[in-house]
Amino acid sequence: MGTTAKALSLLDLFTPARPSAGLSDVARLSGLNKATCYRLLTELAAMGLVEQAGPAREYRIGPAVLRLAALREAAVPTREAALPVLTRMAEATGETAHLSHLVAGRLTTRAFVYSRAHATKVMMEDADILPFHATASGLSVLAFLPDALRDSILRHPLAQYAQRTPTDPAEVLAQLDGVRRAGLAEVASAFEADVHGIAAPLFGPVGDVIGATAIATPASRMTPVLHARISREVARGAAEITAAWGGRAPDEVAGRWAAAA
Amino acid sequence: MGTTAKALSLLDLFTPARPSAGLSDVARLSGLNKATCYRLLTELAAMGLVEQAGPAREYRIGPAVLRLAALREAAVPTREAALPVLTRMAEATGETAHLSHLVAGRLTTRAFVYSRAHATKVMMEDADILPFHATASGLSVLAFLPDALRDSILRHPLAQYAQRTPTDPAEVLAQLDGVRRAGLAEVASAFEADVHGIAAPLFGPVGDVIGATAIATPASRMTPVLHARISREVARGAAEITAAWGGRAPDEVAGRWAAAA
DNA sequence: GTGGATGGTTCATTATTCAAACCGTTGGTT
DNA sequence: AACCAACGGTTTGAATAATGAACCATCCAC
Repeated sequence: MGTTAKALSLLDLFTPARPSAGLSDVARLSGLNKATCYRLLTELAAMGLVEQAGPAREYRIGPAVLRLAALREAAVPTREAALPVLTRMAEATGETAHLSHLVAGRLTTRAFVYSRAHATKVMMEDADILPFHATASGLSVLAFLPDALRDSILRHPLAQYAQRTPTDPAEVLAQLDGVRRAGLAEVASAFEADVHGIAAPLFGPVGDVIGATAIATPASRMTPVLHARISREVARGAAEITAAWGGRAPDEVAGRWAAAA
Repeated sequence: MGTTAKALSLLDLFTPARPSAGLSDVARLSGLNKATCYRLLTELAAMGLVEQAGPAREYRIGPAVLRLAALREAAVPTREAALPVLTRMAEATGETAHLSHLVAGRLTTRAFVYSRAHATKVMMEDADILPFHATASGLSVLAFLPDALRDSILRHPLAQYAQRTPTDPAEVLAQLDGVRRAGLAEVASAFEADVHGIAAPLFGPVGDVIGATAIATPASRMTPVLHARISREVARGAAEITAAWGGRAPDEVAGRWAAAA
């Protein structure tokens, strides 16, 4: 791993759950030497990618990323293009629709839309990193990933989040054939207890998987009727977002989605 | 300059006017060796900070910045805090209000709000980098910058953007005393022809200047009455945004602003 | 005041970056 | 069709930078 990759990997330590961290934390979490972290953070700070705040001089993401993100959305309005579709998905089902994006081997929450149909709903957080093995979005991505990438992901230990999280790679792999056939993935109570998710992959220009869209429902509300409606909406939404992003789903998947919708 | 700084400096080559660039462009613009650029870009791409797109394989800002920006706004909602103030400034004056942020020695457009009062208005672009010597925002920042930083900025050649752009550092310096006294800066037809700008600096927790807010007007519309109204609104807006961001203006400036508003 | 944590610094060893040249392709000119 | 220039990408020994273990100084709980 080059120096630049090390520096950038420090940025990935910051999450909604841990928005800031001290020097020693960074060193521990990254596995890098403290002196190295110090220098890398100092350089990142000089460019505004991180900044030090508060009396504890903790590091957090800096303001320079705002400029970069504005540039990115202006050049490639992925979020803007997807939001109307997510909104329709949420409204048609009365549940929470969301979208995640595969970036640098991580599945990142990019957008979500709530429905106001029910007093209870599944809450989401922006910029969260989703586990592949415990979410419907993750499974739908995993199913269409090149073998080498999928293997390298499943080689890492699979964290247990809820009672029904599959922690055995074989157990995960066994589900993927079904996902490939249906173009949809489904998971219940694997990441968050009592949350039921149905997801579909999103594809890039050459049929490569680049993310997923999903609808999340409190498990108690799931019925066969709702299940059918959600499956239909997810298939339709995934087809539309893939198209809006200039992507192209593999013919087999496109056919399944068309049949479902 | 360390390796990390070099890699990150490549990100600054991308602007609204040049959202993507090829390898050779990057090498030329950055002044770095082509092989070095290649390796740096490859590492940046592996982390999703840049990506290659299109048949020409040009590089552009990648999707990873969206996650970082979402994290940043969640932790430090600068934009969200400033927008209501900008909106009021735009409505009270009928002109374009905007906000720029000093990051890593660069003044970056962070937000703007148009008014619908007139058919003509000054248009802005997000993520633009503003020249210090040719904009009211730039002058208001320059006036309150530590001497060393100001000198290092004025040491670079001052580009000519319009007829009345001051290109002599002495000419710029001569204006700064007035800016410091008033807590406001004013510039006409220096960056864009026929645009008149009035700006005020924004301050951080220890009275350090961290940006500026401004109102931009088509020069043809400027009158003494409008000038007075804009000055009042800018002073009030700057005080409010500084406060909302947890900053503290130097006593002298705070006094001037209070008197103006 | 002592122990243990913190942020920050030093310096010989080691790995990376540099510049310049070289491939194979692409797109436009003659 | 032959040519040329520019492109993205890759290779080389010589120059330059990053690295990590140990080391300070400071803070804070006990």
